[in-house]
Amino acid sequence: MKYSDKTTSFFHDVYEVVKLIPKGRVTSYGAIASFLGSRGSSRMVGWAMNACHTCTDYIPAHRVVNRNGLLTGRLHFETPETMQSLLEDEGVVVHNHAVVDFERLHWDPATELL
DNA sequence: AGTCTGACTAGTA
DNA sequence: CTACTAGCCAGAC
Repeated sequence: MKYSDKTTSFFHDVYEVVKLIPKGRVTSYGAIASFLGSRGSSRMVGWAMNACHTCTDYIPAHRVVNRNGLLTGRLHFETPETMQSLLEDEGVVVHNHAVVDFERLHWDPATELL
């Protein structure tokens, strides 16, 4: 990984956290951003996901949704249905591009990663 | 080097 | 309840 630069450490941390998301669970951009210390940096989490395509490591970006549980990032996958398919394959029920029982499946790193 | 944009969120009207 | 605004920070032009 070429993210040794301190300026890109945020991206690296995002990848680390996303890779730690348990199967069948989901989290939000804001939760990750908040866990990394910057609540308002939620956009950077999504930006990191956009850059995950260039990263050699596999990033389960499908487990990261917005605060409403909506699969906003689905259009950035290879196909718009990839994200939902991956989630459903892990046991997450997705309906109308949104995670069902999002609050129950939500995985907050600041709370559950301890 | 300045400006715009973006897979977001919280606050205010 | 919905709509709009501001803040956030790195990358692309």
